Amino acid sequence: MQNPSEKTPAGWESLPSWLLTQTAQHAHRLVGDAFSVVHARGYHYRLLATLETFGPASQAALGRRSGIHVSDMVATINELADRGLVERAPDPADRRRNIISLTAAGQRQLRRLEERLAECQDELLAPLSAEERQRLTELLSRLLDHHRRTGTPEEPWR
Amino acid sequence: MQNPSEKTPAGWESLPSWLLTQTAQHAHRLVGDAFSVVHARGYHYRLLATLETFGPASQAALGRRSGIHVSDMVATINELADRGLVERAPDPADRRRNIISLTAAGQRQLRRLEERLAECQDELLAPLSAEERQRLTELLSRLLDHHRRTGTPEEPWR
DNA sequence: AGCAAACGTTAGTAGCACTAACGTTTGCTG
DNA sequence: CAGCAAACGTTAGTGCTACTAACGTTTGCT
Repeated sequence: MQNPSEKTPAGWESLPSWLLTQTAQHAHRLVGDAFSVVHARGYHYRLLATLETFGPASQAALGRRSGIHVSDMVATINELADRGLVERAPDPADRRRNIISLTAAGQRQLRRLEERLAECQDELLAPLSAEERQRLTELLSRLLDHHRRTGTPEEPWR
Repeated sequence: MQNPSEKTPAGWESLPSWLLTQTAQHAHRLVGDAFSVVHARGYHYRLLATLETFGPASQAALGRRSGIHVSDMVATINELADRGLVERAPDPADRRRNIISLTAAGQRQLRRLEERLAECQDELLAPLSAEERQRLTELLSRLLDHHRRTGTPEEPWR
């Protein structure tokens, strides 16, 4: 947010939505900076982590599992495949599909990203005690859970 | 984030940075949707609120106070001025400057946005009790404060 | 007088999320 | 089994927030 040197004590300052989005902005910057030194961004990490967790899969399946939109998945895989971190092979059993799999280099990159990410958590939560961190995590989990449910009715009329 | 129907139980799910950015994403969507029905977005609200709080000012001053980047300020003011919510007049005392001021229509729009925003807070925090909301707000404030300090050293070497 | 700084503006980038449209391939159903 | 709907991958484009770079103008300090 550039340099709000004159501070910004308008009315919205204490609104939860403001606090949330601004703190998230800082978190996003921390993580983004950490990732960028190894030439990665959020989508790269998410895809690599999903691949390691679930194993090779089609682009559509990876999209569902990682929460990355199918159309963004194409570019993400392109970028990772160009650097040999991921492999894209046609599925012999279904010619519509590509099977994406993690390479050894991709796994090493994932390790690096995980390390960076762990450091970021600490930097992010620096001013909080262990109990406070725990509490914050719990509160945020509850919120996220709630909005995931209500936000995705999953065809509730059937 | 589209429809993560297959859920997304990979490793990152419990990381504070993830919880924070995802919850913020939901907050952002809530507010964005609410604002969009009156054809506004975040920057519009922030600028209107800043104008009401501090009164007429130059674009640069508004940028510092609202945290909106000067270059985005131009477009934001253009959009609001086109709809008569804000007025841009040259500063007779300093020909580099424009003086931006809130119109009556702009004030009415601000009222509308504030109402919508208040509703969003409730929707955002729905699953939390009053004490929990209070706690969350406090924790987030502490984080935000910390990162605002450390993120903007304000020429610490002088 | 001269120069650095502030100001407004334009143009462009990045990241994340999402829509729309298209052609191909499957696979269910009538 | 013919036909059609659905799934798949892809391309192109949009929106919002944030930021960088460059430019010409105007100030104001030295």
